[in-house]
Amino acid sequence: MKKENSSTFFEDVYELTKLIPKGRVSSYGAIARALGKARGARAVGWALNNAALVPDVPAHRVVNSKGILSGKNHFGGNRMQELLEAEDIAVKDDKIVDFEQLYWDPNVELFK
DNA sequence: ATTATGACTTCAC
DNA sequence: CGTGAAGCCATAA
Repeated sequence: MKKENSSTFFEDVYELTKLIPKGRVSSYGAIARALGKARGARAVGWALNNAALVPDVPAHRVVNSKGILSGKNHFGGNRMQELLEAEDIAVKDDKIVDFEQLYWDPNVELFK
């Protein structure tokens, strides 16, 4: 009935990524942890790889633990940076400025 | 079922 | 603090 794709994992990642407020960013590990796969940061990146094909998923708000636009290359050049700057997010040297300040932890915000 | 790859994370030196 | 290596999850071949 609701299998849609073969994995709900992608849906979970989509939902969580969509929940990221504008002007905020998150990390793969945080999302993976929120999904119960604390060590599935790579799996999240894989899911976001599909998410990149979905306009409803702001994957540009998701970066690695260092706040670096790891997937910038997958966005097609500086597209990811432009999207972040469009959200009032400062990007310098392919990494988020004040990442700690803009960091949005789903586990904290959703579990608080 | 096994091997290889990938938008990662963490530990060790 | 910087670099290197290992680990873990999911997908594709």
